[in-house]
Amino acid sequence: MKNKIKELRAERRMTQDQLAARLDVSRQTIISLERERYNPSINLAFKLARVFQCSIEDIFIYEEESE
Amino acid sequence: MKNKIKELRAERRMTQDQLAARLDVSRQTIISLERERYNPSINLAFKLARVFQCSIEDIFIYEEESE
DNA sequence: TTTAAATGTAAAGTAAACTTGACTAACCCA
DNA sequence: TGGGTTAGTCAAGTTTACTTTACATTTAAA
Repeated sequence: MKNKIKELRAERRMTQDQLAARLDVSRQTIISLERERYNPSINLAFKLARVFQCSIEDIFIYEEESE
Repeated sequence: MKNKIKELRAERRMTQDQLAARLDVSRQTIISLERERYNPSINLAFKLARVFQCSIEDIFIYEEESE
Protein backbone atom coordinates (compact mmCIF):
# COMPACT_ATOMS: atom_id res chain seq x y z
CA MET A 1 0.00 0.00 0.00
CA LYS A 2 1.41 3.33 -1.07
CA ASN A 3 0.75 6.57 0.79
CA LYS A 4 1.25 10.33 0.46
CA ILE A 5 1.99 11.10 4.10
CA LYS A 6 5.40 12.64 3.49
CA GLU A 7 4.08 14.93 0.76
CA LEU A 8 0.97 15.94 2.68
CA ARG A 9 3.04 16.63 5.77
CA ALA A 10 5.52 18.71 3.78
CA GLU A 11 2.69 20.74 2.20
CA ARG A 12 1.43 21.52 5.70
CA ARG A 13 4.95 22.44 6.84
CA MET A 14 4.94 19.97 9.70
CA THR A 15 7.87 18.04 11.13
CA GLN A 16 7.59 14.32 11.82
CA ASP A 17 7.61 15.18 15.51
CA GLN A 18 4.70 17.58 15.20
CA LEU A 19 2.63 15.15 13.16
CA ALA A 20 3.36 12.34 15.61
CA ALA A 21 2.21 14.55 18.48
CA ARG A 22 -1.04 15.49 16.74
CA LEU A 23 -1.77 11.84 16.01
CA ASP A 24 -0.67 10.70 19.44
CA VAL A 25 1.81 8.17 18.09
CA SER A 26 5.59 7.92 18.27
CA ARG A 27 7.87 9.64 15.78
CA GLN A 28 9.13 6.20 14.83
CA THR A 29 5.64 5.33 13.64
CA ILE A 30 5.61 8.32 11.29
CA ILE A 31 9.01 7.39 9.91
CA SER A 32 7.89 3.81 9.33
CA LEU A 33 4.68 4.90 7.62
CA GLU A 34 6.43 7.41 5.36
CA ARG A 35 9.03 4.79 4.43
CA GLU A 36 6.17 2.35 3.85
CA ARG A 37 7.62 -0.24 6.17
CA TYR A 38 4.13 -1.11 7.30
CA ASN A 39 0.53 0.09 6.97
CA PRO A 40 -1.28 2.14 9.57
CA SER A 41 -4.14 0.74 11.63
CA ILE A 42 -7.52 1.96 10.40
CA ASN A 43 -7.73 4.13 13.49
CA LEU A 44 -4.51 5.90 12.58
CA ALA A 45 -5.65 6.20 8.97
CA PHE A 46 -8.80 8.01 10.14
CA LYS A 47 -6.72 10.32 12.34
CA LEU A 48 -4.42 11.13 9.42
CA ALA A 49 -7.41 11.91 7.21
CA ARG A 50 -8.73 14.24 9.88
CA VAL A 51 -5.40 16.04 10.32
CA PHE A 52 -4.88 16.39 6.57
CA GLN A 53 -8.56 17.17 6.03
CA CYS A 54 -9.09 14.65 3.29
CA SER A 55 -10.36 11.11 2.87
CA ILE A 56 -8.46 7.94 3.66
CA GLU A 57 -8.60 7.14 -0.05
CA ASP A 58 -6.80 10.43 -0.75
CA ILE A 59 -3.85 9.43 1.42
CA PHE A 60 -3.55 5.71 0.75
CA ILE A 61 -3.40 3.94 -2.57
CA TYR A 62 -4.65 0.42 -2.25
CA GLU A 63 -3.12 -2.05 -4.66
CA GLU A 64 -4.57 -5.51 -5.14
CA GLU A 65 -2.40 -8.07 -3.42
CA SER A 66 -0.36 -5.65 -1.39
CA GLU A 67 -0.37 -8.21 1.37
CA MET B 1 -14.97 2.27 15.96
CA LYS B 2 -18.43 1.27 14.83
CA ASN B 3 -19.09 -0.47 11.51
CA LYS B 4 -21.94 -1.53 9.26
CA ILE B 5 -20.52 -4.81 8.03
CA LYS B 6 -23.38 -6.97 9.28
CA GLU B 7 -26.00 -4.73 7.65
CA LEU B 8 -24.12 -4.36 4.38
CA ARG B 9 -23.52 -8.10 4.21
CA ALA B 10 -27.21 -8.81 4.89
CA GLU B 11 -28.28 -6.38 2.17
CA ARG B 12 -26.08 -8.29 -0.25
CA ARG B 13 -27.50 -11.60 0.96
CA MET B 14 -24.10 -13.01 1.81
CA THR B 15 -23.20 -15.43 4.59
CA GLN B 16 -20.22 -14.80 6.84
CA ASP B 17 -18.52 -17.68 5.10
CA GLN B 18 -19.03 -16.22 1.65
CA LEU B 19 -17.81 -12.79 2.73
CA ALA B 20 -14.76 -14.30 4.41
CA ALA B 21 -13.94 -16.19 1.22
CA ARG B 22 -14.22 -13.07 -0.96
CA LEU B 23 -11.98 -11.15 1.43
CA ASP B 24 -9.57 -14.02 1.83
CA VAL B 25 -9.81 -14.02 5.63
CA SER B 26 -11.20 -16.53 8.11
CA ARG B 27 -14.86 -16.63 9.11
CA GLN B 28 -13.75 -15.91 12.64
CA THR B 29 -12.38 -12.58 11.45
CA ILE B 30 -15.79 -11.60 10.02
CA ILE B 31 -17.51 -12.57 13.26
CA SER B 32 -15.04 -10.53 15.29
CA LEU B 33 -15.42 -7.50 13.04
CA GLU B 34 -19.22 -7.63 13.06
CA ARG B 35 -19.22 -8.00 16.83
CA GLU B 36 -16.73 -5.11 16.97
CA ARG B 37 -14.23 -7.04 19.00
CA TYR B 38 -11.47 -5.37 17.05
CA ASN B 39 -10.90 -3.13 14.05
CA PRO B 40 -9.82 -4.35 10.63
CA SER B 41 -6.41 -3.60 9.20
CA ILE B 42 -6.50 -0.83 6.60
CA ASN B 43 -5.92 -3.47 3.95
CA LEU B 44 -9.02 -5.36 4.98
CA ALA B 45 -10.98 -2.11 5.19
CA PHE B 46 -10.07 -1.37 1.56
CA LYS B 47 -11.12 -4.89 0.53
CA LEU B 48 -14.45 -4.50 2.32
CA ALA B 49 -15.04 -1.18 0.57
CA ARG B 50 -14.34 -2.83 -2.76
CA VAL B 51 -16.67 -5.77 -2.10
CA PHE B 52 -19.44 -3.51 -0.85
CA GLN B 53 -18.73 -0.93 -3.54
CA CYS B 54 -18.57 2.03 -1.21
CA SER B 55 -15.97 4.07 0.64
CA ILE B 56 -14.23 3.08 3.85
CA GLU B 57 -15.95 6.03 5.49
CA ASP B 58 -19.32 4.52 4.50
CA ILE B 59 -18.56 1.31 6.39
CA PHE B 60 -16.68 2.54 9.43
CA ILE B 61 -17.68 5.28 11.80
CA TYR B 62 -14.66 6.78 13.46
CA GLU B 63 -15.23 8.14 16.91
CA GLU B 64 -12.65 10.29 18.66
CA GLU B 65 -10.85 8.29 21.30
CA SER B 66 -12.06 4.88 20.22
CA GLU B 67 -8.64 3.57 21.21
C1' DT C 1 -39.20 -32.99 14.85
C1' DT C 2 -35.00 -33.79 13.33
C1' DT C 3 -31.27 -32.26 10.42
C1' DA C 4 -28.28 -28.93 8.17
C1' DA C 5 -26.81 -24.34 7.55
C1' DA C 6 -25.51 -20.16 9.71
C1' DT C 7 -23.87 -17.89 13.63
C1' DG C 8 -21.46 -17.78 17.81
C1' DT C 9 -17.71 -18.71 21.79
C1' DA C 10 -13.18 -19.97 23.57
C1' DA C 11 -8.40 -20.57 23.53
C1' DA C 12 -3.82 -20.81 21.85
C1' DG C 13 -0.68 -19.36 18.29
C1' DT C 14 1.40 -16.19 14.56
C1' DA C 15 2.07 -11.79 12.25
C1' DA C 16 2.01 -7.06 11.97
C1' DA C 17 1.39 -2.38 14.11
C1' DC C 18 3.27 0.50 17.39
C1' DT C 19 6.58 1.94 21.43
C1' DT C 20 10.87 3.00 23.55
C1' DG C 21 15.54 4.04 23.68
C1' DA C 22 20.02 4.64 22.03
C1' DC C 23 22.68 6.17 18.47
C1' DT C 24 24.05 8.32 13.47
C1' DA C 25 24.10 11.87 9.82
C1' DA C 26 22.87 16.19 7.41
C1' DC C 27 21.67 20.82 7.73
C1' DC C 28 21.61 25.16 9.41
C1' DC C 29 23.23 29.29 11.96
C1' DA C 30 25.61 31.82 15.81
C1' DT D 1 33.55 24.77 15.58
C1' DG D 2 30.17 23.66 17.74
C1' DG D 3 25.09 22.91 19.11
C1' DG D 4 20.28 22.37 17.98
C1' DT D 5 16.90 20.63 14.80
C1' DT D 6 15.24 17.23 11.63
C1' DA D 7 15.32 12.78 9.63
C1' DG D 8 17.00 8.30 9.77
C1' DT D 9 18.60 3.24 11.49
C1' DC D 10 18.44 -0.73 14.63
C1' DA D 11 16.76 -3.73 18.01
C1' DA D 12 13.90 -5.55 21.57
C1' DG D 13 9.38 -5.44 23.67
C1' DT D 14 4.08 -4.89 23.88
C1' DT D 15 -0.42 -4.91 21.80
C1' DT D 16 -3.71 -6.09 18.49
C1' DA D 17 -5.29 -8.18 14.13
C1' DC D 18 -5.93 -12.46 12.28
C1' DT D 19 -5.76 -17.87 12.01
C1' DT D 20 -6.97 -22.40 13.34
C1' DT D 21 -9.51 -25.83 15.65
C1' DA D 22 -13.05 -27.59 18.27
C1' DC D 23 -17.40 -27.20 20.05
C1' DA D 24 -22.24 -24.82 21.25
C1' DT D 25 -26.49 -22.41 19.81
C1' DT D 26 -29.91 -20.51 16.80
C1' DT D 27 -32.70 -20.82 12.62
C1' DA D 28 -35.01 -22.62 8.90
C1' DA D 29 -36.46 -26.39 6.02
C1' DA D 30 -37.77 -31.16 4.93
